[in-house]
Amino acid sequence: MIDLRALREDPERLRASQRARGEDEAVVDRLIDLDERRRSALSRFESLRAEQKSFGKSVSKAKGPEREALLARAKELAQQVKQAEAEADRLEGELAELLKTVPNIIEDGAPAGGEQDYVVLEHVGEPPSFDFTPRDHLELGELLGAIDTERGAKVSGARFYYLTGVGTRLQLALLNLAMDQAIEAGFVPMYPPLLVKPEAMDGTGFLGAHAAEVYRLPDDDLYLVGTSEVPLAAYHMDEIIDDLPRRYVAWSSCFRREAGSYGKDTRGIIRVHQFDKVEMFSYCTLEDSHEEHLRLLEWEKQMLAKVELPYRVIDVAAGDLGASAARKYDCEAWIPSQNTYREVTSTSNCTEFQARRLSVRHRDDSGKTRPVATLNGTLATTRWIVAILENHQLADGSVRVPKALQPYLGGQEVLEPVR
RNA sequence: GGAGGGUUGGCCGAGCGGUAAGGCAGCGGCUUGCUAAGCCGUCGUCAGGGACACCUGCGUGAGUUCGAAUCUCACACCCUCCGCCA
Repeated sequence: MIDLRALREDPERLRASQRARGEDEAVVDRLIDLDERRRSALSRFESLRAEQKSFGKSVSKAKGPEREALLARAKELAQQVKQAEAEADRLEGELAELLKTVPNIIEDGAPAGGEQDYVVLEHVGEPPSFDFTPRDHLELGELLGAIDTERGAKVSGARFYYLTGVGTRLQLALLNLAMDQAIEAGFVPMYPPLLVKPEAMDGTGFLGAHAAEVYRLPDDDLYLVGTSEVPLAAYHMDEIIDDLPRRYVAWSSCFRREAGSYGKDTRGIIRVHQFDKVEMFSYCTLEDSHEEHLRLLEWEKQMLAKVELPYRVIDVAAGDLGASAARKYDCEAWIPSQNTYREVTSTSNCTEFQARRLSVRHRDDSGKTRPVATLNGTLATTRWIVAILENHQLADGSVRVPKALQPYLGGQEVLEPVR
């Protein structure tokens, strides 16, 4: 949710942001108009209400015929108050609804445009060159006895899979490595709830354009989280935090319906309904948020270095940010079988957008409460297995284990085919 | 699934139909001194609106009433107990 007061002072800022996102600029004028009408309706109601209250006091003191006269006037007032309140409530509701559709204002410097308009910030590492035809991750996974998508489909349907044997161990190794890195950096480790109430899901900004992506349990009015960003952002809902920054790292499963992605990435475990992820989450001041964002990106790069993957960093374009983010950097690892880079991490600065919706605040130097800034970033996911298997494969279908992962795999240096 | 209790300012908490006690914290001042304590004080404190004087807001929504934190109904959430289940 954006700040209405700030909007009143500088509507041009939101206009520019909407333009860069390729979204409707006219909402700015509609917001301002609604806001003005709401405030005048509220004033009208409040002055009537004040009059009614003081009238009530004189009624309580009056006696006899004087009281009767006052009562008659008070009844009239009561009618007017009721009407004025209804009008103010109506406009308030209308404004709130419109406000919910407005995405965060982008950070200065975020590239304008849509999905294709990202800017590549850097390349790290070299894509491997093979003197044999590289296998894709599913073929490797099957050779190693690491991935079973056939039985995943049998039991749960398309886009489900089993990690088996060394695949399971590899995931545990990867996610533990990520947890350990974050804990060492001072993050508080968390295991969050994965079913959340509507206000948590909505407050995080996932029930807008992305509502179709979210699994919902109608009998219980709960949502399955698509990322632990949701329970981590809602963790301090309705609180005032005074010791900023706060950094949390959570390990969780993530559930996504992948509606509208029919036919995309149907092979293997690139795009699945359920996967595991280690996610960093920071609460800090708005002023610190830009620096914190770069720190999160740095931690992501550290992890990618540990698993020895070649990747590039992109500055995601405004139109592809999602509602909550003001700026987003993705790290994309090289995927040999696809001859392209695919997203393996994503870090967003949501500035005050989520905190305002969730009512997470801190006290500034003057003692006033202000929304905090929230940021998130990926440290590892199931999808990383794809990149690790493919980039570190050898001619015979075995896979070299990156040094940093070896201690987590009982010292194994190479994963060998089981058939 | 059933029964009961609860929801009041940053925190605790009174209020039971007529302007929302009190305490803690906070802030300002003073005193004594020191891993801080005591005293005094007052207006402010959280949110929204505003002519910056004030006003509105007691979980949410309806109702009763001239007037609702207070009475009625519905809903949400939290807690306890019982039942069922892992």
